[in-house]
Order: sequence, then C-alpha cells, then structure tokens
Amino acid sequence: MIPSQALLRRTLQILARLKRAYPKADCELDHANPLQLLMATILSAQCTDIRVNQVTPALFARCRTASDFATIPQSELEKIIRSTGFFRTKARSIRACAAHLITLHQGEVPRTMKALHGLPGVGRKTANVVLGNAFNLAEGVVVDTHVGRLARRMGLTRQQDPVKVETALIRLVPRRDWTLLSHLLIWHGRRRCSARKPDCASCEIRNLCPRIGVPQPIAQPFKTNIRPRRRR
DNA sequence: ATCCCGAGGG
DNA sequence: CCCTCTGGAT
Repeated sequence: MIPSQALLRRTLQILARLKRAYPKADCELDHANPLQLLMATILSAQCTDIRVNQVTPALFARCRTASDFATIPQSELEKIIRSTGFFRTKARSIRACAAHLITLHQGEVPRTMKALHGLPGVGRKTANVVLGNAFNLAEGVVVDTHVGRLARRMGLTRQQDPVKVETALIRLVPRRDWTLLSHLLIWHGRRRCSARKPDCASCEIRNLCPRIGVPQPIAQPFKTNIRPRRRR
C-alpha cells in the first residue's frame, strides 16, 4: 500500500514536532563501543534501559572482548545480569553470541543485517539498534513495544506485527531519519505517551494525533444487522 | 501460541 | 493484584 499524501505530510509534521520537543533524543543504553551496545541491547528485552544501565558497568568491567563474554561462566554472568529479568536466557544468548562473533567474525561485531540477525539472542530489533546506533548503517527502523504502540496510536499504521510496522514506517520517513525516528518515538512513549496512562493533555503533538486532533476515517460497516453486544 | 523472568507503577 | 518494560527462541 502506498501511503496517502495526507498521511505522509502528517508524519513529517509529527517528526518535526518531536525533534523540537526532544532535541537530545538518542540511544539511552550506556555503551562505549559496538560490542557493548550489542550486549546491552540483548539485555534490554522486556526491561527498561535504566535497569540495563545498572548492570552493565559491572558486566563491562568483567568482560571487555568477545572472548571475555564467551568464556565467562554461565553462573557468574547470571549473577551480574539477574535483575534485568530472563537472566538464564540472556546469559546463554550473550555467551553463545560472543562465541559466534569469534568463530564467524574474528571477534568483531558485523555491520550488516544479514550477519547480525540470527546470532544467538539477536532478532531484527536488536540488529537494527546496533546497525543504526553503533555504525550509522541503518537498514531499517527499530520497532520495539514503544514504537509499535505509538505508531498505531498516531494512526501511522494499523499493523500489529513489528516487521509490518517497520515496513509502514520506512515508507513514511526518509532513510536519514530512520534511527532518529525510533529514538523520538521511544522518548515520547516514555515521557508522554505511556502504555498505561498517556498524558494527552500536555502532549506536544496532540493536534496531529487521531486521539485528539485528527478525525479518523470512519470504517463504515455494513449497516445491516448490527446486534447489541452480548454481555459477559 | 507459549515460555523465559525480575522489578516497578497504578 | 494486573500490566508493562527498547524481544527472541521454540
């Protein structure tokens, strides 16, 4: 589907408005190199970046190279990352991922979606984070829980599947803004448009959002046989 | 579709 | 209590 001109224009207005609201929007996972960002991003699954940043200082002090991450004992690693949740799975992913980096990529973090996606613990979202933020080589848009939620609330897509959301966003925003778009939506999602209680009253883009200012094209159902909803 | 998992908010 | 937090693997 080709997006309408109206949607394209509104998307770019939203982008401009969010840039003004969050001029410092950026990756909030603390890291000093691509390897650290890769590992921090694996840890960030279903967990706030603030909590990841609480464990990475100890982790990065203990593990500097891919070899360090590959050889740290499972139990020692689990203790360090425990509070991020899913700690057994994440510890396995980190160690196996580091082992793959050594075997397949000379201990370096590869710079393509093809090589990153499929490493243990690395799905499309994590690969997009590393490509966009560590290498400035975005091949797509990071779609996490925030980006998906906001894209739907703002009426940029109706898709649920993150890959389909990504496809929709790629068509709406120029490539140079793909990485920034994710940061802006994530910042806005955390500060204003939270999952539980969106603060529409003080929202910077309320007049551009279907919830407040943009009339939704009404999907008109056939008017026959509309039955009262059965109660629970 | 379900599991992995801890912590904080409402 | 229930939901959510920068998901990924089975």
